[in-house]
Amino acid sequence: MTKTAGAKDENLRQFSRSLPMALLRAREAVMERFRPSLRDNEVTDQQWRVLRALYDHGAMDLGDLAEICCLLKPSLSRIIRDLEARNLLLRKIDKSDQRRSVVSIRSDGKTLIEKVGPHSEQRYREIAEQFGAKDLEDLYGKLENLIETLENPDNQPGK
Amino acid sequence: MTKTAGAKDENLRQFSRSLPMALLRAREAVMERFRPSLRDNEVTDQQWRVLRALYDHGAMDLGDLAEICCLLKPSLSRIIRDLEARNLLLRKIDKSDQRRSVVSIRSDGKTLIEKVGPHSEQRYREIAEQFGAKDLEDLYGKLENLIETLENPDNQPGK
DNA sequence: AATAATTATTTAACATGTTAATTAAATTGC
DNA sequence: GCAATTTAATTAACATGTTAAATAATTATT
Repeated sequence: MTKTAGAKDENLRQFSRSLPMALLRAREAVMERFRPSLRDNEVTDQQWRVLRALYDHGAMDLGDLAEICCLLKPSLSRIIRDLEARNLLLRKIDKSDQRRSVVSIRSDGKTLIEKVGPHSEQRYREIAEQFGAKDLEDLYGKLENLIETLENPDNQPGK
Repeated sequence: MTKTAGAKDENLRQFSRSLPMALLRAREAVMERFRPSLRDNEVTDQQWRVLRALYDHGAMDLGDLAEICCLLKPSLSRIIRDLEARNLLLRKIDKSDQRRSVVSIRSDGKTLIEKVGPHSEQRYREIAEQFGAKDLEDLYGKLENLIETLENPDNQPGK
């Protein structure tokens, strides 16, 4: 044995009770309820996020879109190329700054959102019903708090 | 406009306050604290999960390992191939069932875990301190409840 | 025992995650 | 006004996510 039983148990607790793993599993469990209707409509999770963000927030440049969708820019680049080829969105060069691209959702994209959206909302209501609407709101709030705490540089140790 | 302002606001709430997004952002925020020491030691998140699981739980077959690590089998296949080539783990064919591979951590793998592990535990303690140890435990418990609720087929609507 | 059905894993193909390097446009400093 | 720096986005290269198909070994059927 390389360590005492006590120390190993503690590590095991760390892994089995790992926060990143719990967040990953929770997300996977939730997404399992949403993915089928996305797949039925030939969109990936990420493509859906992009279209949904543009539908809700309107046209924006790729930097903002990446931030809102929680995607890295190289991933977004490929996704935009694909969605543009499928006529689901429109990309234009910003005339006042020719480095920037501004994208907006097209009518086919809107149609897709309006087709899939109600299914997703229904799945969400089912989750709220099973888990408890109040518990779900509470969980959501705690996640927001955690994100806020961790993203705020003032809370970063050693800074 | 394709819909009324009221309906659009409701959708916006759905996207901005999306549970999958909150889970994703929370996980990213947490992982940002752990990744640097993993990268410094040339392991990805997933490779770390695999080595950590084998270190804590001992040898097991690929199916169980995939389940524990929350990895799909095709991903795990590639990861095992890579880690084996780096001499971090050992793979053996199960003699009583030659379809199965059983993998176990090797001494180089253990060394890696024992080198990186303490850094991760320190980051975890910092998160607990900043967010509140009690709040963190509470959040963890709620995530477990959500996973349990969603993964239990009896709670699945329409089944 | 031979065939069919099942199970564990891998391969294939394509989408995304991730980091570093690159390109091109805008901004800053001098 | 031009060289150096910064910024927005893409490309490149490799790891992983995801689904479907293929392989190969085991189990079930008859």
